[in-house]
Amino acid sequence: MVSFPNDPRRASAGYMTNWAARLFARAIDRRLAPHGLSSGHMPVFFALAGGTTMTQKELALSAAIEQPTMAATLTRMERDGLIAREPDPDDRRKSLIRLTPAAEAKAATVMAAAAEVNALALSGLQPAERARFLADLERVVAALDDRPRAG
Amino acid sequence: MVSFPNDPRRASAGYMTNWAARLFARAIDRRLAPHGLSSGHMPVFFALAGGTTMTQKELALSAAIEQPTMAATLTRMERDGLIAREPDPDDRRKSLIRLTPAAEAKAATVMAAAAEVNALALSGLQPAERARFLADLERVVAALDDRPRAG
DNA sequence: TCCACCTGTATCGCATGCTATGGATGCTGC
DNA sequence: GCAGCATCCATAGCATGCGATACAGGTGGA
Repeated sequence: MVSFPNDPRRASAGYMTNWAARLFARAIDRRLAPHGLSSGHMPVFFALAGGTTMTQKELALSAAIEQPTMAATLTRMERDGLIAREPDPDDRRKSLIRLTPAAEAKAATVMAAAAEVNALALSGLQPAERARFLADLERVVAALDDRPRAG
Repeated sequence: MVSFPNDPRRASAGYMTNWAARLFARAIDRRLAPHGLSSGHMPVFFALAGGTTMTQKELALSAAIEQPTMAATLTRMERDGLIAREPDPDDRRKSLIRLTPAAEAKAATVMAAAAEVNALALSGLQPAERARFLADLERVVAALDDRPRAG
């Protein structure tokens, strides 16, 4: 149920987007918490699942978050035995980050939770509308993102 | 510019919504920071501008956030001289919250920032597409929100 | 070589969001 | 009246996100 049918906030894309994002995160967290995982781990799993290694900067770029945010997430994931860092032999500033075997074993669970929540979220839209909605989100991101990113 | 044209994350509504929400918040924060305000203050301003008083619970419901989150936001806003709490004479559990005159004087700035960021975010969409996008966001919220709310 | 600059990471301080819990107050049924 | 329940708020503990800054290591030109 949506609250306050006449609320002017309903006409604000920023408010509705923020609300939707919090609901996404809660839905993900509820599914992943029993496995000791949370929504913030997801971009790391998507980037590294299958044995890929990346530097912290590459992970931050891939998740479109700032470097200190990714550093904190990786610190927690390392504490919880989900990732390991090894020094890059070619550049002592860098660490190469990979999922631990324990995390690799949970990767399918993470992917399934993402798919399930996405399907639930879009269940009120027809397939063509879903693609359109994603395309609209991309245009919104493009309009607000002032940082040029490599393709 | 959107990164990673072939990235499977681009097909995830949850990822794109989270990204868009962070970009919205950053855009708002950059405009409001010079005035000592931030994105978290916005739902309080929208609810109370014009002299309205509300309890903390009503504010949390109006913003669709949990009560402890609203409590923390109000603590900071009180610290910064933006709101004042007065005891409800009819129910000693409640406080009635209102904007201070200093905050009322900034309300127009908050509304202008919201309008400007919304306009920027939707600048890549035609007017009809904007309404459609907002309607889609409402359906996503309705699909994910498991808490019934009064209309 | 060495200095100046660039890059990658760590760290601080803070805001915003959540769940879980507890305490004070109000209400209802007996 | 009061015992039990409901409601409102405060607080603890944590995760996720930001900007600002410090510093180690790499790089390139004089």
